[in-house]
Amino acid sequence: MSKYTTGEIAKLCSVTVRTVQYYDTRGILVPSELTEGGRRLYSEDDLKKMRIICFLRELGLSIDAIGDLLSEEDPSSVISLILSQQEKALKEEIDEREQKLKKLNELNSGLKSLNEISVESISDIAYIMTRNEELKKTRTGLLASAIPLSVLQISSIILWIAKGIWWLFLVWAVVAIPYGVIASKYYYRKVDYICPKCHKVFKPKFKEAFLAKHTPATRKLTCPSCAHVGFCVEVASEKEV
Amino acid sequence: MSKYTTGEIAKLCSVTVRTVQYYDTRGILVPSELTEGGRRLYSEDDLKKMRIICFLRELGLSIDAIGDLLSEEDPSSVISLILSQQEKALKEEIDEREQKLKKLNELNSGLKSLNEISVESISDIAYIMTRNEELKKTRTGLLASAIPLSVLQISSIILWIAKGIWWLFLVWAVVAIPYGVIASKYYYRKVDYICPKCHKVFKPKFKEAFLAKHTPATRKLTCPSCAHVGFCVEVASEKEV
DNA sequence: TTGCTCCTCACGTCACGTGAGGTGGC
DNA sequence: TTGCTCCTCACGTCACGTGAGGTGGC
Repeated sequence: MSKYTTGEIAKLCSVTVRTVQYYDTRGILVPSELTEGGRRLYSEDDLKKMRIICFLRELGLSIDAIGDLLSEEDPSSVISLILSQQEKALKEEIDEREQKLKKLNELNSGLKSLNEISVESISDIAYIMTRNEELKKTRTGLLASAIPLSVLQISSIILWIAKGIWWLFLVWAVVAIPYGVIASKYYYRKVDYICPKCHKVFKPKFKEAFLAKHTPATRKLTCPSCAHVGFCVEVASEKEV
Repeated sequence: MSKYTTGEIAKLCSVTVRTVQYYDTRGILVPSELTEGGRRLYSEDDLKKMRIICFLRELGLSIDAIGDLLSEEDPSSVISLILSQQEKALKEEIDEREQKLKKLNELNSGLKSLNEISVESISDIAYIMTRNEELKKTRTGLLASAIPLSVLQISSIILWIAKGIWWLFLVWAVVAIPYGVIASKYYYRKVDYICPKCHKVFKPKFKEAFLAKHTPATRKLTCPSCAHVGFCVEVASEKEV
């Protein structure tokens, strides 16, 4: 029966000598023999056990879990239990990192839309991100409410062209104008803007907001705090006015 | 200007007091004031900074990385660099865990195919898994080599039935029989079996293997080491005989 | 005797958590 | 004065890595 030293076991299992020694102190791979000088000697069975330990470590099992698994006399039930626990843990870790990645990407795309990046702009984006969900809800709600009107508009135009019925278009116009006013006021109440310079959150006058140049997510406004004029990012307002 | 104590900052940012103190010792959030009694006092700006720190920690950034990011005077270039590094790190961590998960699933399905689970059976499966790639290659290679013969077989049958041309089927038979023999011998040389009882890897006699009952991955054989008779899992042999 | 390997402390990693024992501030 | 909060050590977590200083075994 051949015997292996610490270094031989380490090489055969592609780990360091320290790792082999560590597994001894942790009690999961105690050498079956010691020389008079106090050196560890491992048997063929020890090598096999070490190979199992390394394999389980490659699956991410902790030293303690491996210890539990190896010390069990009747392992059939415990093995599948421990493995399914590990499966669950891995899935959770993946999930967690994917959420972080998603947040990171949101932050990145947020920073890209800004023309100057500063540390404060990170907190702006962070603030925008937390309120983003609500803003999306407001926007899709508004879009959904506009669908019947759009249907009316299109069908009235078709009827006018195809059959010469013009009064339905008049009905649409009569309904659409007050709808536009109400929707604008509603949206105005629901959103605030962040000044890109002093990072204050503010609500502009309705008239200024209504007439301002804008992109899908920003609007060119004057900051009431620092008087800076520029494109301000839209966020859901925390409380309605 | 309102001042916050350690506990207030902790509560406002949903962390423990220890965490706030720790960020002080690490130098990323030093309180802007101390009382005569040595208590930390944080300003409004400190609170904002703490909020940024917590947000970056939620993305998984290390304390050091956050320190680098916050101490930079011109952060625009460094911010995107650090964030892209973090993105890469997260992707790698996800990848690593997904590979572990894949291995775990392989192990699980391997264990399910065994009727008795023991610690040794883990090392059997681990061994099978490392050699699995090669076995798959051997099998698909063999299947690919059989395609022309199958085409010949089907077309010869069709011709026989449809046009009464029988000699093509004879050609197929003459070619197919030696092919069968050669393929079996070739496959025999490429695979070994693991005894489910003593876990030895062995190669049975050709005749026994050829005639044995089998499933897609196992074959009922007699172990030459322990004389156990049972279904043995097929693995790619390490070296050909 | 000379290398090489191995041995045991003991400390470092990472971001805190957990007491212990003491104290400021209302 | 009594709670409550805060303070600073100092050690623990996890799986080792990294010297330091000494030594076994060929």
